[in-house]
Amino acid sequence: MPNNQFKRGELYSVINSVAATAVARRLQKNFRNAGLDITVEQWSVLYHLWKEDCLSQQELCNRTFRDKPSITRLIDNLERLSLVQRVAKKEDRRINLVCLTDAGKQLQEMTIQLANETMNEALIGVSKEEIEVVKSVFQRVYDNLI
Amino acid sequence: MPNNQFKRGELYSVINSVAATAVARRLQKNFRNAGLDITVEQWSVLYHLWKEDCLSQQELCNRTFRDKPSITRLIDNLERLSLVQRVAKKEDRRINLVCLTDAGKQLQEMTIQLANETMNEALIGVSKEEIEVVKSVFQRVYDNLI
DNA sequence: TTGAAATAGTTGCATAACTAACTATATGCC
DNA sequence: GGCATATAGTTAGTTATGCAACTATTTCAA
Repeated sequence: MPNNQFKRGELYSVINSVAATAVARRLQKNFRNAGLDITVEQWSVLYHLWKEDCLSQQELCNRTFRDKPSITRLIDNLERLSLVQRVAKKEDRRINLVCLTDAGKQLQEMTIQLANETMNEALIGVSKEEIEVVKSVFQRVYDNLI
Repeated sequence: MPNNQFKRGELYSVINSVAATAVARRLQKNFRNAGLDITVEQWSVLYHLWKEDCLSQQELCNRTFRDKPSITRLIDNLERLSLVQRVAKKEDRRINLVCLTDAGKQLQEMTIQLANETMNEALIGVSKEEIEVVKSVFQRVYDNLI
């Protein structure tokens, strides 16, 4: 490979999820150690429902940046775990509203706590300013590719 | 959710692969448009073999940050595509050396070109300094969780 | 030298992702 | 009203990831 190739691109290997999957893996491990049988992906759906309950699947696609089949199956699994429930919308029967069950609501406090602890572990030695740079870069990268 | 919760943690949703998967998805699309039938994950393995051919599977695990089953299966698929070949190491028969075939070698130039174009698209409006911050933050995050 | 421990790799099972093709319901124009 | 089109969601098939349990080979120490 020519040496002048892929200079900026070494960011690819960085951006491409090494740190991200390390964070996800640690959070998953912390869930497991706490006896919680949910995946980080399921958690990320619940996270948006805790902010606003009874979203449509399409809205969950938008907010979690997932496609429709992915959300269908995540909701399937969350429903099997009795953490959410699909409710057909009266005014438009194409739409499923995804609503938290009591069990789903009860997970919020404990898992947010674990997520905070995980992020604190991950971000040791990282300043607020650096975090802002990362967020801003990622927003631009995302917008560039949308 | 208490409002003071998860303040730093909004980085979670950022770090958690939204920008990263957007990049990967675009690269995958660019491969497909160019008529290349490989996944970005397969490409990331080839990438390390182009730098240094005939690595052991364990070494590929280290360099790509994947676990052994993942590498086993990626190599299975790359072998099925006739892009690499497993060669038992003479001095230590536990070890498979993964070596590029001619077809595998020939993919290098074109795909690196596509990867560069993809990264240039992704990084429009992002400065060298910002890239360095992101890389440095991600390195620290990774080290914190290792 | 032989048997325990370490190392390299594989397999089985579950979850998740993407694409493409599909069903069902709603909208809107003629 | 009726049909084309758009929108919401599901299903099928392939690939990838994580974990746990497994086989094969090597190392090392009693």
